[in-house]
Amino acid sequence: MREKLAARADDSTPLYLQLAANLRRHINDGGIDPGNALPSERDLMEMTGMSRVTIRKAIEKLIEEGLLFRKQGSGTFVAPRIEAPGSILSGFSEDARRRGDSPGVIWMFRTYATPTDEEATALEISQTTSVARLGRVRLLGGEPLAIEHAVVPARFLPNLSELGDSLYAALGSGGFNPVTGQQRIRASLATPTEAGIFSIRQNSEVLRIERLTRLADGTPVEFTRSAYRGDRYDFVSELRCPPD
Amino acid sequence: MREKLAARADDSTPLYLQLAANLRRHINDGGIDPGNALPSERDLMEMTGMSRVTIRKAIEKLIEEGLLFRKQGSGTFVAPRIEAPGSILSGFSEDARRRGDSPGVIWMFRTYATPTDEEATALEISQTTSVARLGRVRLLGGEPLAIEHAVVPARFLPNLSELGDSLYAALGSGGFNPVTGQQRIRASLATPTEAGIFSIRQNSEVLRIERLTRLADGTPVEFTRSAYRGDRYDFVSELRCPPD
DNA sequence: GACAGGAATTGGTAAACGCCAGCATGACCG
DNA sequence: CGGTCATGCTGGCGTTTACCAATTCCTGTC
Repeated sequence: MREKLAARADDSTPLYLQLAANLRRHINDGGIDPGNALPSERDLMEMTGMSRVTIRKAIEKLIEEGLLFRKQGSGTFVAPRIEAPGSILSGFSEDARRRGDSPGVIWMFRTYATPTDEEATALEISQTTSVARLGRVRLLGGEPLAIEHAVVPARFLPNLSELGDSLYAALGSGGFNPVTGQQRIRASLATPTEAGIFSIRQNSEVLRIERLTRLADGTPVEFTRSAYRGDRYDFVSELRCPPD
Repeated sequence: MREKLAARADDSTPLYLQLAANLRRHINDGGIDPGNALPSERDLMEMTGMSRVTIRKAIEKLIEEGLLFRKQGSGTFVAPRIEAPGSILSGFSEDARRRGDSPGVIWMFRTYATPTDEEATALEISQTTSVARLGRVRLLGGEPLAIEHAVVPARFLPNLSELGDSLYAALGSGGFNPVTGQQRIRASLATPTEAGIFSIRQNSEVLRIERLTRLADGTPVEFTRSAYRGDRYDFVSELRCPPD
């Protein structure tokens, strides 16, 4: 175990991140079963040669991820496995891939344009600012599952042609990673157009999701409205206790 | 400002929590506007007499809460205000109260019973284990908005009579605070019964939410199925970037 | 054998120190 | 006038040391 945890001298990434990664790997490999305890922080100190603060920082990271939990006076334990990935700012493609499904996309439109009143307000830009307008139909197993309409200020997406399936990947490569956001979910009935695309009856149920994501400094990045087939899609989300 | 941040000597709560609370109060009072920077960590050190680690721990807490964000080489800034609290494990009552609405509850049933097959599986208990079964209609502004059916192992709710409006408050007072959970949201159509309770047409849209919450060690605490009026309720949730 | 008490072990908080890495500003030079 | 480089700010990482608080377990006593 010692060797698995030790940091690489030639790696310049912070020690505590290396340790966290090593611990995570060791746990995922089945080195420690859920419910069982990690070595104590002081033991880890000796095993890795790192200071206790560093050990604790690594452990804290894994606790944030939900992989571990602590019990004062007792130890640090591997949390029970929870399979699902959660709704924590991941796009449709990432979601699907993680589930092992193969996502498909049909582009409906992908152009630069000017925002509507509502979109400009949401994105906190003027109505004359250029935006990228992205309309897609999401497929899962070959069937249409969702209709998405994303609006992004043009400066975050300088190259529409280079856009792959994942909007977030494109944003990230430009250094515009959204880190916070807000999402509004409601149940609704399919419009005739939607019913046509989904090949379902009119007035079938659909899940409407409206999402606004922001950079760390609060700048809105992406305003997306989607409709999901209600009979095929469950929106699953992890919950975490609120701070305090 | 110095005085507002200084810790109280007679208070035994950890220094960094006191500092975090003081900073939060100072910011909420408008002492620092969104977008503006906090004093540097080293300045705060001098102002409070605390060590830098303590300062950083306090700041990290507020960052977790989404109140601050850091920019290396530049400073620590107050994050732009986001009004909504999010879906981070809060109940209907808390949600409503935070929005300034007055929640109302009509109890449909509130008894001890045995779980169904599905419930027992979800809660990871045997079908012979006693559970509390709580059926409520949620009101907002006097109108029925949601129908909730919660199932909780009896040992977490020894006193059904003492149960107020908030299930989570009752669980918390027994030391059984749920800290993680999973939620499944889907769009669906109202059943005749639901349509009756909500006074809406049959086949109107409803939002169905199925929620399973757990203690830190993974023990399931609460399994709840709810139906919300689709035309009246938007499920709003905050997003956070995933770790790493 | 059951219980009370205490020691050892675990995580929790806090200090003081040092150095690194990104950023902004202003002085300097072309 | 404009670009560039140095400098001094910011947060980011890591070590050592110390003591507190909850838990566990063993030990001695009744």
